[in-house]
Amino acid sequence: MPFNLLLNNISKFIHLESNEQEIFISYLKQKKLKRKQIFLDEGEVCKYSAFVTEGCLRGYTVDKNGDEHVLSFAPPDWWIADMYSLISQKPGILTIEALEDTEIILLSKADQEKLYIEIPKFERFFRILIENSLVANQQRIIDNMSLTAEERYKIFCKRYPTLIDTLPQKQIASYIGVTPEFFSRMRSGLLRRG
Amino acid sequence: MPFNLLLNNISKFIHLESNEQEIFISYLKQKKLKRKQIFLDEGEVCKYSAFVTEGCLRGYTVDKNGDEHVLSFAPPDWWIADMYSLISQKPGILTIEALEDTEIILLSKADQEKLYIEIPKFERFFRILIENSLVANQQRIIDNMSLTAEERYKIFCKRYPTLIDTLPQKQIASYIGVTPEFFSRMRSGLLRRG
DNA sequence: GGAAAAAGATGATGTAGGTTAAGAAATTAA
DNA sequence: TTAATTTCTTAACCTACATCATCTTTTTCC
Repeated sequence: MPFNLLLNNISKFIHLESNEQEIFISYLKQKKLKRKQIFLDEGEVCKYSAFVTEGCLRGYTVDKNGDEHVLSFAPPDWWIADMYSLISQKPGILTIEALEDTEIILLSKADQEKLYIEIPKFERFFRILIENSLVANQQRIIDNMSLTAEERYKIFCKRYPTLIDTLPQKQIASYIGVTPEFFSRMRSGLLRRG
Repeated sequence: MPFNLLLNNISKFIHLESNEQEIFISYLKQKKLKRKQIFLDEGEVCKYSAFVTEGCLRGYTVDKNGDEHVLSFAPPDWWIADMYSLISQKPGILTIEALEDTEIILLSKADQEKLYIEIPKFERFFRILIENSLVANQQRIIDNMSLTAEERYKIFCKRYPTLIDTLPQKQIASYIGVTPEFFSRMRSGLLRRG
């Protein structure tokens, strides 16, 4: 069952009767992405939330100098979308790209709205999901303001241990908010010392 | 009617029947805070969401050097809480303080949960509220990574025009993520040039 | 209304992290 | 399996912003 990971994830927050599960599943589509394939490009309107079942996506923006800044990674069991664009249905600023061959489950904005009405429990599920995301984002703002790059890196290692080994360093550097060059220096400094 | 501002705010997202309004109002408490009064202190468990009707609050953290970092301001018509602590009911890291004499409406975590069950529409209301907050916080992360302090200040001016005149410069500096000294210099530079 | 406290301005100097450049190592793709 | 591409490292130099210290102005509050 390809939807097991998602259903299991949901069951942590709400209980679905089997007919509700069926309705839900009827709204889902599967999609495979090749490494480097763009799932959503800057300037597009985001029409889907994506739930990753295999592989990994990254959401990033490009600034006026052409530098990329990673807003989020989405390994298996995570959702990703351009929230701004998804909500407003206006062109977004995020590019979402596969870092490796990746499999996702899609839920369209329109179907998500239907779901809220047909099975109000989903309103609760997504509220909780977004609450948790908000807390994580607020913590990241605080960390960015009050910690050094090295401290932020250590926190990243603790919080996302699985990503450390799989992601290219430059992606982590970009998420942390430093250049790959500085990130490299920082890491070799960390190795030499404690 | 002291709850008008809040009811009006809610009516932008969901429609409440008058009996539902009554139930909702029965859960609310009013509170007045004096300038500099602490509404929530670091290390406390956050038991209430606060909706500001008059004055202004700020939520901030204190880092290991004793420096403060403003996560959010709450002028009238805004909610504020330590979301992490409110959700987890664990000790929080935010201090929430009145920047001037302020009036707020309180909704306890427990009553909010009751509300979700008794009037499911509130699940929708708070979902939308939190979605918008998440988008704003994500944009702030991106801005912090990709813009200079000056650019962030200009965005702040556009986004919160009313706050510019009322807030002490050092509070805005702290929100922007710079020291008051640098903020002062930056501003005088902006005045001299365009 | 006036003393005390807080906020703001400004100068000199320090530093975390950026930039540029160039070579080495690892991955990819054919 | 190898050429091409991407990633990583290291070094020299640079800059946005921090720190510290002192002074002026504004606000607070009795």
